[in-house]
Amino acid sequence: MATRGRPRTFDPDTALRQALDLFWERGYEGTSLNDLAQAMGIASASIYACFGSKEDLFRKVMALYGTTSGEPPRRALREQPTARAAIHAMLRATADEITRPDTPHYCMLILAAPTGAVENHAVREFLAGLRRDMHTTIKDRLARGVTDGDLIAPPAGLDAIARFYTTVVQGLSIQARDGAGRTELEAVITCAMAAWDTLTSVPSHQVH
Amino acid sequence: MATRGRPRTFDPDTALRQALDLFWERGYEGTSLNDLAQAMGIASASIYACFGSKEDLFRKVMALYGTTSGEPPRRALREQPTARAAIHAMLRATADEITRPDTPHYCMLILAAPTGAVENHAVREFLAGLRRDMHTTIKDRLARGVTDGDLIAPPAGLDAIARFYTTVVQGLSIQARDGAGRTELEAVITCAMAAWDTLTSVPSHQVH
DNA sequence: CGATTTGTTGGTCGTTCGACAAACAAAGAA
DNA sequence: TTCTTTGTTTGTCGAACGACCAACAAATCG
Repeated sequence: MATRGRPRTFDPDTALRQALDLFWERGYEGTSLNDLAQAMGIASASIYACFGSKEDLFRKVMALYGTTSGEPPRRALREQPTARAAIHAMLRATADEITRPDTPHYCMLILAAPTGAVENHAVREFLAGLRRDMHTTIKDRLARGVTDGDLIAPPAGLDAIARFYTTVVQGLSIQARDGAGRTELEAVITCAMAAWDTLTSVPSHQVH
Repeated sequence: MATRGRPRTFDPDTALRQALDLFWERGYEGTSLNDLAQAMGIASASIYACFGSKEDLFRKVMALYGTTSGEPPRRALREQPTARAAIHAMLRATADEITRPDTPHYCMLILAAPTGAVENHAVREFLAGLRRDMHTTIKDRLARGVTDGDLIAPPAGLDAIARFYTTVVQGLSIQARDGAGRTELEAVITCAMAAWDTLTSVPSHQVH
């Protein structure tokens, strides 16, 4: 069916991008609908007509975020030939993303709504779910390394190692938020990768 | 001087503790003065008379938080005999604190106000400053290890190692917030400590 | 008692929310 | 051209909420 009636005068993708920028900077609760309407260049009535509620809009924003800023780390995991290289490249891609000069210095998924008013519990849990996916994705990549033969099933356990690197990724966001630069993040990544060989080899002696 | 006039009917310390609990659960912006007045059992006017503005109250709350929940990790750093034991014990104390059944499963210092509305910039920077102190405190402890002789000045640099463990501490908060239990945090800590020996010994071969 | 301090009630003043309504403008389809 | 759809502007509307404060009532001391 062809589009009847008056076509949209604003581009929903552009508007969504503008909403993303604002949510990114101020978090979910810190952003009001009026702020959004102003930034998107449309009336709040149009926001409701096109995107639904504030929460609906935010969920769409997060989908866009995942396919843009979230993509480089995910691609690193996917395309690097070994599990080790994949983890290292993912950490670096993350550091690159959260120190870009044109965007806030942190991962939106992690800091947009960690706590808040009771009525926004659903939003927080939505984000928590996405964060848990991070852990799963990393763990799957490690498992692939075992399948591929570049990683010997480590004694520490895939789950623990995946959780460790997830923790580092999430900690990096706080570091960048608090002013750490790309160089400082790289130093943290180097430290995190120093654990790799110990974690993925058969223990010759027990550590404490 | 003896107390003149009508004595207080509420205990400021108790009220502060109740304010702490609420700020901890909902974050800075997610907590309204009405919420606070209700939880503290006093009228909002009494809050102003006794504690000053919302921001003043929050700063006093954070001071209390630092001397209560913040103390075990700090004590671990202080009292353990070696730098390595200090870092390990600090991580464990942190994990203990953020998985207590009677409090929210995260560090308030890290998640109470990472982002938010423009007008609360001062509060965010106040917290960021306290977080930067974490890094400094850890770094100082490592330096003490060098002085004490239990730690050889590591090639990675004290600053980098301190930042790495600060990053882990901060990442643990997100993990616990998202549902990771004490056991899972322990596994992350084990991974983080696996990096220690590599980081604090002379490199036999260059890593990537 | 009278001075002093505290707590309460009620209110300021401003903003926000989502919802909804009317009236008009614009653009394309039949 | 006429109908249909979409969008805009503007407004209402109430209810709620935000931080904050002034006037009054209460309690205890010297």
